[in-house]
Amino acid sequence: MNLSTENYLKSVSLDCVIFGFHDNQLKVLLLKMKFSHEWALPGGFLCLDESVENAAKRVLKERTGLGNIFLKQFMVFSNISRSKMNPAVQDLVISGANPDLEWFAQRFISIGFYALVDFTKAAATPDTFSESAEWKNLTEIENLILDHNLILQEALSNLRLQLNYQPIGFNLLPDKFTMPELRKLYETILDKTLDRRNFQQKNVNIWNFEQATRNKKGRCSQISVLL
Amino acid sequence: MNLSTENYLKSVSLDCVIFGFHDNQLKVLLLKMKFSHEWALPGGFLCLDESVENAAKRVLKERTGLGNIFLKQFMVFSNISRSKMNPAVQDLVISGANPDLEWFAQRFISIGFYALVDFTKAAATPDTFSESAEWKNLTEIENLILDHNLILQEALSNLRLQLNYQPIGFNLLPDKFTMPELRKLYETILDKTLDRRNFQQKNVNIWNFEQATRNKKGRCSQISVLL
DNA sequence: TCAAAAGTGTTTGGTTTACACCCATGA
DNA sequence: TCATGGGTGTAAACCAAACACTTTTGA
Repeated sequence: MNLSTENYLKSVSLDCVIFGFHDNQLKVLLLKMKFSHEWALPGGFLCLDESVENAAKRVLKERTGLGNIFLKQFMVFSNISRSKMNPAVQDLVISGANPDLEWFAQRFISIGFYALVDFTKAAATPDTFSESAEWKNLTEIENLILDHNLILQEALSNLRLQLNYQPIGFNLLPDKFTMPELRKLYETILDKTLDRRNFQQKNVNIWNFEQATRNKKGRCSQISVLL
Repeated sequence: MNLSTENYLKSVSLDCVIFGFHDNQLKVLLLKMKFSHEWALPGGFLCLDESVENAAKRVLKERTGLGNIFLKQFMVFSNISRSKMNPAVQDLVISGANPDLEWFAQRFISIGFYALVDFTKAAATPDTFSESAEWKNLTEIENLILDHNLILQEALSNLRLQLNYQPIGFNLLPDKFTMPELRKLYETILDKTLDRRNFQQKNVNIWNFEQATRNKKGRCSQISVLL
């Protein structure tokens, strides 16, 4: 990734809120920046011959190793003040010590995506500008760089809406999962308890489940989704 | 609007699908381009110190004279091939005869908006690059420039979805309107007939109506919306 | 005065919610 | 064996859809 030359489209970036689920917690993949040691959402820029969707897939592949996953463009962030940097980083930019920072100091609008990935398969990988990549519990995320807290918040509320309309929650689980696991996932994201029986009925009707294992009485306990 | 200097953010544009309603027809405001005499959606670029939402409001104000209207960002269009011009226009670009065309010949991603306006109040006004601005019946729109047919199609399907969730249809009507007018509007956009009584009941419940006139038997015929 | 459209309320069917009991599993 | 959590069905409430008759308006 060489920013100093003209490899990328000007003024446009994208940020990905990558959601995962583990230990009954909704998690988000974050990067710790080299320069400022602040946390940030994984993001990237558009190659000159690349669509936003492809750029997002590329970012996702690079940060998690995963392809073919649920990804949704949900909003464009373009406030004038969104690029306001932490003053310490701003000083670094002015000093001219790091040429990459000049690129970052430009004004960008950012296209927000969110992704739902299988936590157990994702290999969190930092990019050129970050020293580490970690899954953080949603509830424990504090200050992110720029307007990334806003992006996260919007992604979450968009996800919550979608979850009511479309059966997408399973994207956060392994190929095989149990109903209680799926329900726990929904309860965690929507932050409310759901009736066990109603949830089961509704989802058995809407989705195509393959019943993977059955207990002695022929009841299905572990399921996987047929797409 | 001076394109040759650096007044606008690079690589980013926006396009507005401006919907109106008249004579029981859903209409879209289109511009006829000076160079190619092709039809296009009204659009624009982002000033260096302007958010996308503001730019869209500015475009809307300039093309219709209206402010404070329903406007929604619905999708980003960034396909590599989207900027492919009509060959005749492409030749004009190469000839270098018009400096503006060089700006247009760059690659842009475009942020799609749609707006719902009161047809009777909107004054269709062409921009610097168009020779006329006209309301066209949705059903009679043929080839538009670039990917504008796609943008229109996506705007429409997004509008149809929204219409089922949120009471936004009245934005296309004058301040006062009758229930049959509102229903006709919904029937036109959704392209299906709706039951008169169910429609009435549902909407009286959801919306805050001010009953403007009443007939002899005290029945309300003309209504307006309280916001 | 006649025809076309607008106004209103009720019944039905389907979907969503609430809820209780039995069985399986593991400590 | 006991406690915790998983599995299932049914009744009530709510919302959506279907439907007929009377009144108004304008030709």
